[in-house]
Amino acid sequence: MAVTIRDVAKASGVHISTVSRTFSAPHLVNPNTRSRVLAHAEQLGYRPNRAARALITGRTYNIGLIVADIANPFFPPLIKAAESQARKHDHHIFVADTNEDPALEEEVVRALAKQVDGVLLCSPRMSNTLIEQLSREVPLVVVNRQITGIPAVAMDVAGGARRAVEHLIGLGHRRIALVSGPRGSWTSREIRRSATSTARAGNAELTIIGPNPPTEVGGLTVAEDVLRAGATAVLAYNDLMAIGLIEGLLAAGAHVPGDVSVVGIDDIMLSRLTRPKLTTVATPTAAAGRSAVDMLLAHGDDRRTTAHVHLQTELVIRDSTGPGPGPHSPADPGDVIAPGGVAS
Amino acid sequence: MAVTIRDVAKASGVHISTVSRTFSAPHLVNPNTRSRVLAHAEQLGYRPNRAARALITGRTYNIGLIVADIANPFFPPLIKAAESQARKHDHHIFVADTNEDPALEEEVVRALAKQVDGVLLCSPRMSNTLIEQLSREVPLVVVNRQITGIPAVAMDVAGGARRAVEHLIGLGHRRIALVSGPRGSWTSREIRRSATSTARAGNAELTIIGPNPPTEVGGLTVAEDVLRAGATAVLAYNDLMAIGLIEGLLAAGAHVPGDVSVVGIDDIMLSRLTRPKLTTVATPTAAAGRSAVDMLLAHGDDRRTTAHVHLQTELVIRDSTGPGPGPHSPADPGDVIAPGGVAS
DNA sequence: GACATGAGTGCAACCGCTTGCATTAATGGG
DNA sequence: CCCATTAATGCAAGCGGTTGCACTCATGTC
Repeated sequence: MAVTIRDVAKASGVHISTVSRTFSAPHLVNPNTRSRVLAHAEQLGYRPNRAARALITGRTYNIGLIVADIANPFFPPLIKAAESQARKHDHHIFVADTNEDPALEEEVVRALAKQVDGVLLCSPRMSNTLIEQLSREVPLVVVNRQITGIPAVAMDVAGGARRAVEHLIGLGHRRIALVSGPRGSWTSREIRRSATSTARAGNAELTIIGPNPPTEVGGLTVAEDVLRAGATAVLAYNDLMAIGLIEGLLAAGAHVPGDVSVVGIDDIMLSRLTRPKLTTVATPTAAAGRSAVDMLLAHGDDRRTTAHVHLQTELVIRDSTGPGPGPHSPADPGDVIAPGGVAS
Repeated sequence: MAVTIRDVAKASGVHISTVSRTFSAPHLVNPNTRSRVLAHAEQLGYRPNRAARALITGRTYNIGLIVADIANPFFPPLIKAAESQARKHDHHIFVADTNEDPALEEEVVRALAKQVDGVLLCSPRMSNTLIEQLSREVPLVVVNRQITGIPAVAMDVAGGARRAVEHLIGLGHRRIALVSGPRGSWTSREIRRSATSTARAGNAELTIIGPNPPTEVGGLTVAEDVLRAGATAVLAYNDLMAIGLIEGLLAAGAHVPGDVSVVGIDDIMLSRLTRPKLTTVATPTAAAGRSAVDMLLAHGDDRRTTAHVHLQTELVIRDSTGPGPGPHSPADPGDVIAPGGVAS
């Protein structure tokens, strides 16, 4: 049915190997022959069959991209950037959604392994051990994770979380809640680690709530817990949860940022558009997608280039954070200035 | 390197064809042999190479999914649903982003053609003729387009646009603007057609603004045009534009829905979260993704099943639409009731 | 003029797997 | 007990390419 290398060979009166070389090693064929072959190929609409080629070369020109949830607004910009970068290098990209399920991640990597040159594991939920094992079966680049010996693109969420907590403490908040993300998330652990030490250094109390599903609903449902904990400020695992949380807080009668300040992480497009506009830690997702693809493609050539790329994050202050009840906050109208009013 | 059918054959002491049949035609092999082969395969970690298999069977178990812009929030739910449905049938999915570029669409379809069982063209921008031609090279299902002879999943945006315009007219609006989408969009034409006739039937004036890029910025930049046209209500090609438009209107000092009512189309997640919450025509994107995959896979078997699936849409009334200046609207406090106040 | 050289091409094996056909052994009918 | 069936397996060709090797001719060199 489809036109093959043989058809082109017949049409141009050369052996199939010459046609093959015309495409994959042009310098080996006489310019005249080459142009004749190309003309016939063009005219017949010939396109090399990549799968067949891969069978012998081992290069598929495909990349697997595995994410926890396509519909989570964090991922689309990453996928878009990765796809674009991949195509720049003439690669196509498989996308798989694992629904936050570690077992599914493993299964998908294995299923894809044979037909890709490598796999991008974005925010994986599986164990390090398993990832290391898989990386022996297929070249792997992990995004949002750090594992020795495995090429990785990591965003500095720890630094972001630190700045977020410092921001909150600077506003006078002393009781802060951390709404953490899903089990198995490296990012979530980083955030917790960083937020914990920053809070301690700033003499603030940090209540950890979680793990939670990293969705709007996940945020919405912990609103009560946040209030019960008496927190006046919250750092959420991601923007989606922060937005859900704000909804939940409003529903419970708490004002944002009047009663509770909320900071998210990711700076998804949404966050500029909600009311109040979300204060958040911006992560360079598109850059992460591009870098990950670059690493994977570079990695293919010289083995053991297990570089780790680190990308900066940035705290974007908008309208969901405001002064807390601490010593630096303006006194409530009805309040009496307490004697010796300077707390430690 | 990787374990092949030969390794399994050697280990189990049978010919490779028996191993092959164990996986692709189990009923042809003796149960004892089969279980022995399976055991060895399992132990060696054997996985059939799909590309090699495809070479001879012609079935790749891959699907191509082509969208105009992954980052447009309309698409992720569709992609997610399609991917999930595809995997249910043991298929993997290639995702390609064409950046609204018709030429790129063609190129990508051709590039993918050989390694997929079919392609889902979502909201294509190319011409019908070209699509028909491509559908001769690879099985195609189009989403958001109708072409005779080509299987399609179409959402009833025309009906949605009609209900949206009727809603606006019912609120008393008589000068309505239609902010249309990108050139080449079937959806955009459907909306225009439907909105035009509905407006005419309702004695309202419809100003068409566009074509425009279907993005937030696309909406933002037409805010001025909308005001200049003197419209008190707008139907936008999609939610993203509607949201951008609202931003633009607010920036220009116009209140929504006080001065101008805005209706979007799609009901992306965002639309529930902005202020004001967007009135919009909800389109069943996930269902579309699922159906498209189903059609593609069904289509493979019996040729010429060029069914067209139609999916209903629904007008969701939220806070971005309000009474217009028409006869049914409450009089402005400062207004004098005009004599003979009933306009036609 | 003999010979090494290298450019250009053909030949054939092979990548991992499927499948039509041949072969063999076991089964049942007459 | 012989023969026709049938079940199970092996054999080998082939899917669409790539690639090491051998071969054929100009060339250039001495």
